Amino acid sequence: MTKKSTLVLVAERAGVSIASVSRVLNGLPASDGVTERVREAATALGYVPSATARSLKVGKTMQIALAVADVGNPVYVAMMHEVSRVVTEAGYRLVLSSTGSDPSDQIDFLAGLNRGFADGLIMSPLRVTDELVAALQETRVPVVIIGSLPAGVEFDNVRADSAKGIGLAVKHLVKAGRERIAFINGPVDTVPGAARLAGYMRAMTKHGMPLVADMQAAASDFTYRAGLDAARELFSQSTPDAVVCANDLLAVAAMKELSTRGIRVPEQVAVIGMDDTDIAELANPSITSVDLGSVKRARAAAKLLIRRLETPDAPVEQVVIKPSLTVRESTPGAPNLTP
Amino acid sequence: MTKKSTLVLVAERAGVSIASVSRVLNGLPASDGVTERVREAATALGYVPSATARSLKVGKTMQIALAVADVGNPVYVAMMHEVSRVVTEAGYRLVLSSTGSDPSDQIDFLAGLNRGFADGLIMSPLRVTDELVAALQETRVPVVIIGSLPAGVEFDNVRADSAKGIGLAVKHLVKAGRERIAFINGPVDTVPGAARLAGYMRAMTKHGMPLVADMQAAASDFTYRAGLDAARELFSQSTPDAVVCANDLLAVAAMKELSTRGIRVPEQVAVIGMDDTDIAELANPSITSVDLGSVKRARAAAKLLIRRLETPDAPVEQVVIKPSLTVRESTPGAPNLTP
DNA sequence: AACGTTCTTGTAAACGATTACAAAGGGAAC
DNA sequence: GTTCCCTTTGTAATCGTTTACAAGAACGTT
Repeated sequence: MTKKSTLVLVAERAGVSIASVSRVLNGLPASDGVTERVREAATALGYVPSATARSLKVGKTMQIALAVADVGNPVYVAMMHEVSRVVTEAGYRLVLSSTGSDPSDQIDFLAGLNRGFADGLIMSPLRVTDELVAALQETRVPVVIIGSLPAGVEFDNVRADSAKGIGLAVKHLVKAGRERIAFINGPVDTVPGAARLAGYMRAMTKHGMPLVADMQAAASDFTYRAGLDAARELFSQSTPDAVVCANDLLAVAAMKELSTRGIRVPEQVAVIGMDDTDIAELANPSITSVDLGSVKRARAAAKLLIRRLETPDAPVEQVVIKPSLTVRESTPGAPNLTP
Repeated sequence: MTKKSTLVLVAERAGVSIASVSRVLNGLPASDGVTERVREAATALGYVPSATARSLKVGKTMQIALAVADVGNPVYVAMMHEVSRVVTEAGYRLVLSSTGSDPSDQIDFLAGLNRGFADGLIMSPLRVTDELVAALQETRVPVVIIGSLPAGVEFDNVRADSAKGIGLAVKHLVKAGRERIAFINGPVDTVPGAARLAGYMRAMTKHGMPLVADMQAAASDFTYRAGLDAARELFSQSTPDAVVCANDLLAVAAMKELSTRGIRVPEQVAVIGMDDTDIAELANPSITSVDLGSVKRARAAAKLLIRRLETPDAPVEQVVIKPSLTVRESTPGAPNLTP
């Protein structure tokens, strides 16, 4: 390990003042002689400026915090990855907080944010409580929210149109002639859960299909395990010819349950997932999935935050990402590779 | 957004010196009167100490950096999650760097580390070059490496015994009466790739099975896509009755290719993955996988680093995590749920 | 030669905390 | 009442930068 070395050391060795060193190293004008001596001294001493000291003085940490609810879900991983890419490119570091889905954890985290360890925050809350909103308002640094917010709450915000997304899924199934389209949702008290249920109902109604309770199940969580239970419940009470799932993990679970029951996908039951994550492609058969633009959302959120840091009083911006459908093997009318 | 407030403001309001404020807030002894007035003032002003200023003074950032090579691989996600849990509990924040697998990225990152934005680093390099080792030696903060290191390089280190892990897999297959055990590896020029190949060869020899080139394939990457190519190559040149994969993603790819060829798993070909990640369980049939203790490794690495931060000159420690086998549906002799 | 510009450079004051040190206050012991 | 000791509090230095300001140097203009 090399010794630490400070501006003072460099200044002494170069025989100039620390101000000159700072100027040279920051590219401010200086005479050739001084520039050269400082450069030489700096490299000779292996000088690296202290991030902390700089942060204290200039009031920026060059760090951006990302708070995600559920690291087990591949869609968050994909988002995280993209956020990481964008902020790194802009010269920021990424501080990750995998707060549980528990809102109180998230609130604690927000309180910590006020210590100023990051210049801004990107957050994708699963559940939005009043307390969370209040804590967000109290925050000293800019926040960008990924996901929908209660009406009247104004933050830079980027969200998916999951209702329209489900519309795409249902339309695709209707076109393929499916008539009994079921829905496996996640918890309805979450923001995406509520939105996706609403979307399902709207889409079914639009296509003149009945809304029956037997054709709907809600998993207790957006996880594979919970999805298995929900699928078991659904298929034991009704016989759909297609099932839309609020999530790719739930879709994998549905396919597993169908396989256990000896029901063939997509011939007997078509399956559609949401988020279009890696596992939709990994699954066998691969899963047709609604792409809610998670990567685009992540990218937009990161850019929004960086813009806000650069121009603090730009008007609040709300971005909506359009969904699209990635057709794979789990629905008919697709490249079906099964022999 | 609340206004920022500093020690000075609190001190003024409480009618005491900033030293007293600091002491009260840090729980150092103070008279009841002062304590109370400071408390009152602090909450009234919504005072939150500045992380940056504190860091500068005490020389600790309370941040730990984690550099992972490949965020696309679920095993790294699992590790990241566990590291996050441990460091958060110990009061540290996690700074994430998803440096590509490119060593030069990682070296840049190490150079940045010397600015002192984190108190320590956990790194799991896929490839260990001389330059990387050199850069690691130059680092001003403690580093813990997850994965094997060249002989003679001394860092706190935690690694899996993947040779023994492959041994478990082969043994399991031999017991089940399989005689033609193939191997799909990742790139051999990576640390895990090399170790796993060595383990396969050792295990095969130990069980008196021939090592034939036809029964081995190396994917260009530890990814699903690369795995598909490798599996295609393997199964077009030989007819194993079992295949060990260096990775769960590669195992999923192998199963996909087998399914495309109409070969039944596990009846005709048994499949074993490694890392025992979520997708081993999600796959259908679920995949028997060698648990290389990724979560344990992550936990051990985090604890090792925290210990090092607390006792800087403790002796270097090298932890090896024992592998185990999680038997699922992709191998016989397992709870086989297929009807 | 005196003056005004412009360019370089150094001095010193921040940023917001922690903490060594000293001073003051309050008992207890004699 | 004096001495000694312990507790409480304030003063001021410090961490390593950036940067406002001022001083000095260099140079052209008249």
